[in-house]
Amino acid sequence: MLSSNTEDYLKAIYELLEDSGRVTTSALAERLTVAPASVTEMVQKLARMQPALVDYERHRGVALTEAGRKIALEVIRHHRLIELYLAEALGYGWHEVHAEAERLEHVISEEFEDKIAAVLGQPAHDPHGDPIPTREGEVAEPCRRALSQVTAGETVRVARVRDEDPAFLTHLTELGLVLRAPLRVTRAPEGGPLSVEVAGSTRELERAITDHVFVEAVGV
Amino acid sequence: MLSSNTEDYLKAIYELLEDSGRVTTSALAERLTVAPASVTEMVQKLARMQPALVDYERHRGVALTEAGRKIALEVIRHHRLIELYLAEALGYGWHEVHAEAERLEHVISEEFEDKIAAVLGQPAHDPHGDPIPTREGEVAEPCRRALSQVTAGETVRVARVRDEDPAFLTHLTELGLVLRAPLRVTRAPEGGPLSVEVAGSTRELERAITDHVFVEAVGV
DNA sequence: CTTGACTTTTCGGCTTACCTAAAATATACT
DNA sequence: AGTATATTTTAGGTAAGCCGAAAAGTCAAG
Ligand SMILES: [Mn+2]
Ligand SMILES: [Mn+2]
Ligand SMILES: [Mn+2]
Ligand SMILES: [Mn+2]
Repeated sequence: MLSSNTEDYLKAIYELLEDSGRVTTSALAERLTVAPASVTEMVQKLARMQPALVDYERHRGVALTEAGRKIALEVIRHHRLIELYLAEALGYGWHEVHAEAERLEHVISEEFEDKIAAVLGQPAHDPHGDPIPTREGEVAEPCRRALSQVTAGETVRVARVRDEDPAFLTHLTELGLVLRAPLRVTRAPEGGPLSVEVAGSTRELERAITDHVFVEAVGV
Repeated sequence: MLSSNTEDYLKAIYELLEDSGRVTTSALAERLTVAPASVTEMVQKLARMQPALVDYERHRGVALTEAGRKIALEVIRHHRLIELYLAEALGYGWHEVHAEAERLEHVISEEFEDKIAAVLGQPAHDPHGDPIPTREGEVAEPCRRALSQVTAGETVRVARVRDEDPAFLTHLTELGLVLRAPLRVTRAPEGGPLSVEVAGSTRELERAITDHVFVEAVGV
């Protein structure tokens, strides 16, 4: 069995790969708040494992092998199921679930995973709108259209939000930008803040917010 | 924050102290399945901590200080609340809960503890009849009267069972010796197996069983 | 093509927790 | 009391992860 540590490295690599094709040592170091030297060491170990969990070449960054990806998705499934369970069954707010899931994800059994998935009705998305991988390691595409990219006049719905920062999530709640909330963009000036009609009132939303809220067409 | 490891040492010391006044190095080593040398090292470290978590004198064994006892009870509260939650909310059998709780106990937050305690209605006992310590670190006396000590003719009720061995618990279930099950001892020959009437049928129960099932008077 | 800034890796060291083997201590028995 | 046996402790060593400092490698600007 892999250590919590190893699991967190694989998960971090997966998440960084979502944006870029290859992950750098320094990006990984920052994400995990460890020194770059520590990342190099760990990544070399992951590459030497049987089977190799990452693809690594000196000075070229790192990517996941199929084996590594499988494990990353398993941990992510745990994480997102736990987040949803905490929210649905124990009344956690969406800003509180991440920290708790970050630790629980490494210690639950497959039975626990199955039981909470069953209680939740085999859910497809976590409280932040991220897709929950299946037991078999398949995962749907996350919604990637940022609110900042919406043009004036369009009506959309909140489909996913960045989940790392509790304060950000609390702020979104206050603004009424909760999951599935419908909203209409009334003005979208070049580079400036968007005017958005949400929950009955119109608000100016900074780029710092609209870049981290993802939306889908209302009809879907 | 203390490591899972440290927490398991303190818990093991607490549990061994329940039987004896002082815990030996070898008893701890066996309980934790580590070498005696490892126990000596760890115990010395616990004694050197600020504040000291154990009372230790070379070759004299070990006991908990107030600070150590507090932590042990906190971990045990986690363990027993989690066991009950798994049984009540997720449909685990009483033989499955221990292993899962053994890992979860170290990673849940105080919020999680409070939330499941509330869902369960501030329960007093875990699925094996062990008392659940309060948030404040108080704990009721566990039921200590072994079934093997009951005299012929008495009617009693299962109040607590040893919880370490899943196979033992499965066996108890088959025998109908579940928590709160009423039973009548019909014959109790000196040192021999007890005859016990339980769930409508009479059974011969070996010492290996009756020593690990604890009972209380029915009226209580 | 060289230089300098930046990134990555290597090196030597630290901590925690474990081990085995050897030494020290305690206990039990004659 | 003296000795054998059992327990406990010390000593020396390993493995995972982490660190800072120094060395090596990359790459873009001149
Ligand atoms: Mn984690
Ligand atoms: Mn999430
Ligand atoms: Mn444990
Ligand atoms: Mn129990």
